[in-house]
Amino acid sequence: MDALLDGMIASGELPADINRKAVTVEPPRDASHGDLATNAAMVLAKPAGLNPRALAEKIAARLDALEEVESVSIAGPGFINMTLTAATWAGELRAIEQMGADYGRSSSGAGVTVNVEYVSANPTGPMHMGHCRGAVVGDALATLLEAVGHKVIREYYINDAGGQVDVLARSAHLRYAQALGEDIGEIPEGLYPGDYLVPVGQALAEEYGERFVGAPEADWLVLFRTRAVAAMMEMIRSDLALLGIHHDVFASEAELQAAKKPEAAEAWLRDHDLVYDGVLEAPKGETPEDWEPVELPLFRSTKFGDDQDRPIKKSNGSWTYFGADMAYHFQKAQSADQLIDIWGADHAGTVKRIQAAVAALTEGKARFDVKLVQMVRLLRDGEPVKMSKRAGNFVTLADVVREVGKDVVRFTMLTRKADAQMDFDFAKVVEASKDNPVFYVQYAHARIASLGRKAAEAGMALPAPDLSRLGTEELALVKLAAQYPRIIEAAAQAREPHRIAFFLGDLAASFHSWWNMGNDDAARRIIVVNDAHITAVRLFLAQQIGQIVRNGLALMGVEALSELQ
RNA sequence: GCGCCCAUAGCUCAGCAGGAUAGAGCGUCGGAUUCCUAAUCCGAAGGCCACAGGUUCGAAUCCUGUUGGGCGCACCA
Repeated sequence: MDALLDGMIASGELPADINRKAVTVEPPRDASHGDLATNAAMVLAKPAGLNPRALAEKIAARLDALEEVESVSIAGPGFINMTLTAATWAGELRAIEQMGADYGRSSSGAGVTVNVEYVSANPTGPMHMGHCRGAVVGDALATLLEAVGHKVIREYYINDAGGQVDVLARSAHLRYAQALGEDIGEIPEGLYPGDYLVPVGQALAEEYGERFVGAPEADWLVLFRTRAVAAMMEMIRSDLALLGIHHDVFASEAELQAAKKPEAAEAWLRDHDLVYDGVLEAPKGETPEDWEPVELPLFRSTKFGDDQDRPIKKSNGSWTYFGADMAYHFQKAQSADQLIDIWGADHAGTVKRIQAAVAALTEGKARFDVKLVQMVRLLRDGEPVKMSKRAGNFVTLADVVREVGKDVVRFTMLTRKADAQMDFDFAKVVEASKDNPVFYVQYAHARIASLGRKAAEAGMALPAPDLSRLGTEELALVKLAAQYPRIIEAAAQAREPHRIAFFLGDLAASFHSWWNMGNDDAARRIIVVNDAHITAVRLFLAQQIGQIVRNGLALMGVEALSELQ
């Protein structure tokens, strides 16, 4: 299309300064209009000084001359519809076979490194279902970006410097005392009650004996914190591994602070008058009683669209979460061209300030997106499951994955766009019933795999497939399958991995439909025992569909099954 | 009070940077199993795309406002 427009500019039919971005070429919603449609005539009519229909005629004439194009028609206000030759589609089908697992991959993102930070759960306990969606979405997005040629860094930020890890250390100290025979009774309010700290306490007891019993906190806090965090991260890594998730980089907030990164960022910002000492206004709405005006170092996030300047240090001189996070993002931007954070929707309120900080520190150079993943409401027997980390009654990720399998969890989490809320009906997922769309897609793949086995059993000698024998229904399936690369490209562009799941659902539906034609009419089956030629063609098509299903599932981190029990 | 996200069939959701008659699954109703896996398929019913304006050849999609729901709102993490 680009070449065609070039030709028209060269011949003076179009002015040179046209806006090409508005020109689209895509399959029309209604297949009866043709294989491809373009709005070029309507978009370009004004600058060309022609009415859309007249321009459409000129473009259509040129399109018609192309070898791949079977026929062209003009419709409505100036749509140009094209039908491609069967040979063109057959060629696309062969391309799927030749490229195999690479079909759909591209290099459009080559040379651009993207850092995807996801999960980053606080190291204070095992992963629970609340973390699950962000983990899956982040991981699938990372894989998707790799598929279009980006270099991707998968990163996890360990929040090991705040008050919550001190609480963790105290909780571990209690378990340590318990391991040495002390009766600790009820876990006090404000400490983590989970059993997962018991082994941590035991290990510390074995190593240090009674040395820290009744000792002042200053003697053991750092040690216990370090050990407990390490143990929690170990646990989190193994939970993530159950989902097939592995990060390249684990960045520690404590190390970042030890390396004085926040100080460096502050100095730079002060030089540029983006940090100043000031007093925050009282919070809007109900003012807490203990609120007092205090002078703090503030970042001018209002300059970048935030509604309030944000403190980077607390009144006790330590860094706020934001202060450290700002430095952390600056660090990430050193080794990547683009940054993506996957956050839970409960952090939505802090998006603007961090975007402001990144814009300031990178002087607007780094593309930075925060993808908010909405809450997942867990249902059991139709009732919402209440979870609280404090109370220790959360549903762990590991439990769910062990029960229903990683593939079901991963696929299910990708069947909704990330910024829409989602109900996760626990009972249905545990049942692994037909309500899980993953089975629908898997079933299609299993059927395709069984075709290969059946053909082999029948002992048919299959000739090389003659693709000119593809029928109308088969060609329709080829056309749908051929959209796969476009879907991947668009999904990567929009950073929406769920589109893959929907496409696979469509593809599986078309395949099942095609398959079932054989139920009404034996001559329409894929394997026709007395016709090796038609069997060869249909089997070839089925296998390429299977290839695409495998490719799509691979991007989602889901294994394609060859058999269902 | 303020900010962010959302609003599409009875229910759960798609709708690909504005395109032609708005789609799917579930549910409801009616069909298809001596047959390559019926865990599937075919058909029917079901819509003021929350509401009101605007932008243009053209809006579910973009802009403004309203209503309704979710999340958040000190130096927490």
